Amino acid sequence: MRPVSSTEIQIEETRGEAAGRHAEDIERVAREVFGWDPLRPGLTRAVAAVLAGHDVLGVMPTGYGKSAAYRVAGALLPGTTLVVSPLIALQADQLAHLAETPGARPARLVNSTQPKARTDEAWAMLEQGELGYLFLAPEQLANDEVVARLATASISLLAVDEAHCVSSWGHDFRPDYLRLGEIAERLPSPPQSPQATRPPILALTATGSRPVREEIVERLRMRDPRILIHGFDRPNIALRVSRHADLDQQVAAVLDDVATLPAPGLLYVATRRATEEYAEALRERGVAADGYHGALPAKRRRQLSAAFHEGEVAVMVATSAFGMGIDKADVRFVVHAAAPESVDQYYQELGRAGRDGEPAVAALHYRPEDLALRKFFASAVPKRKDLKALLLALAEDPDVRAAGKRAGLSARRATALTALFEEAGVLATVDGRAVPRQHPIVADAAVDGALEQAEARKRIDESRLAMMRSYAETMQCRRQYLLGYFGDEDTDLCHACDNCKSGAAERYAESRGTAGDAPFDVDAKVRHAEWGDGRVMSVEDDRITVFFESEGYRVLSLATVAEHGLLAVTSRSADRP
DNA sequence: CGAAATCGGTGTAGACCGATTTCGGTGCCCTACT
Repeated sequence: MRPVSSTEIQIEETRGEAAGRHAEDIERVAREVFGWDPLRPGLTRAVAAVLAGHDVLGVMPTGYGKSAAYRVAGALLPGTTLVVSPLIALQADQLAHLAETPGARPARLVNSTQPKARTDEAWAMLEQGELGYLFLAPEQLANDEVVARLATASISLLAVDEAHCVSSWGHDFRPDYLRLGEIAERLPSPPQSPQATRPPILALTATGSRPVREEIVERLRMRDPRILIHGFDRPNIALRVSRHADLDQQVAAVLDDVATLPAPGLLYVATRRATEEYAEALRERGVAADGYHGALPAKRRRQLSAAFHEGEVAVMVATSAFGMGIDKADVRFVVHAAAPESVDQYYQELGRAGRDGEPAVAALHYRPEDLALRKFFASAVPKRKDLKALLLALAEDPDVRAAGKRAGLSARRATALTALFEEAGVLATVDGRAVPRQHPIVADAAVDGALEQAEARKRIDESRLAMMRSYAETMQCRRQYLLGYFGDEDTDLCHACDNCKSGAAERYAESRGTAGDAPFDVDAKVRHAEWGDGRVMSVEDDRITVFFESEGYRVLSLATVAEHGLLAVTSRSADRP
């Protein structure tokens, strides 16, 4: 048994590059241009690896200052750094920071909301080689004209900020995220290393369970990437879960909890309506609360964000729309009025508490019925007739969007469905066009293949939901559970969560013993006769959790596994990512 | 899937109850209309 801690991965993955020949330049630019002294070690390593020409996936929590990685890299590289970021508001913030930094190279945005003259100026500067940074959303890159402009420019680096969006949004909500890997390959050779076929990719995210990391690497088509993982443990956040039998009791408990906890804090709810209802109920109790969700006008959203940052709003009641880009260190609690869709999402949201290192609380109010809404939101399986119509249209015109239009599908839908055919191995996308990978393509079989991919995606979503339920219901130390979910098997009891305080965690640990002689290593690749290939996520005394590529998370009893020989180890190595 | 909203029956006033239907999150882009 060789427990793999995130610290160990970090050292393993970066050996030989940390003190590379660029370290001195990196530290100097960070200090002299941006005033960071010293730059955090994970960031220095990330930039060093990028400068050495590697693709890099940086998994670092909110507040670690991930954006410093591409800012410093962009300052040291000759051409333009392309920054793909999901929200225009975030891009505008980044641009403002760069503009306030006297020694930083010029930065511009390209998007649909700014005046055309601004966009024209950005393109002109790019062509003249005057641009240090260009920010855009992935939807821009889905536009062939944009890619054509970039193809003739001098691009040194493709930075993908909030890279978990590839996995969490790509499949249904914003399918252009799924195209980033293919589009990256259409970018020109970078000026610093003309022998490379495309610029290096620097992907950054705060969500880092192994399946998410693997999906990012695969979808972005990253090549031999360096994986840097930092700062997952948040010992100052006390974790607790309250289980409720009915809705009235749940609502009352949430209100009591939030009204009693020291502000400022965040209350995450599942629906827009609930933001209003909880905010109103809290105001009646004298709490300066307000509601935030994605359907509010942009201006109102900006006002609310600012009011929360400045402390005028003590408690923000929000859907998941409130999150990325929150830069407030003294959030004292993150309370969830209902369970979110996955442990990944939950950890990202609770991580917004206590970034100043002072004590903070992450409380989940849970009722099994909460999961019904999340299940409803899980990926839907597309209609057979839409898949077939798209496939037939693609046979006549390989342009995905044009074919989608002929098949009566929106561009977004066509992109998402094409991705399913790609996953099924039916076709590939090259330069924005679908190219057959099977000869001949048998329509019904191809549609079956795509449907199987969609069903697998749905099973995976539901298994992630099951892991969320398991977190809510576990008797284990909650910190151990969460760090285990992210691949760190080797942690002590936190002595701060509800299960530790009640003694349940200790009893749990005693009854389970340790996995010292477990027959499977964490991270080993295994095969199950029915569920196919998977990877070991965690091993306990009597059970094993495996993430199967087409099933998602499955927890198996080690006794049953041994008795029936259910799992064959196919590779013991903890290879990347 | 579950909660909220709406519908329909009861049985004659207003309201109540069960059955049925509707709705639920995240953001980019682009185009037509004020």
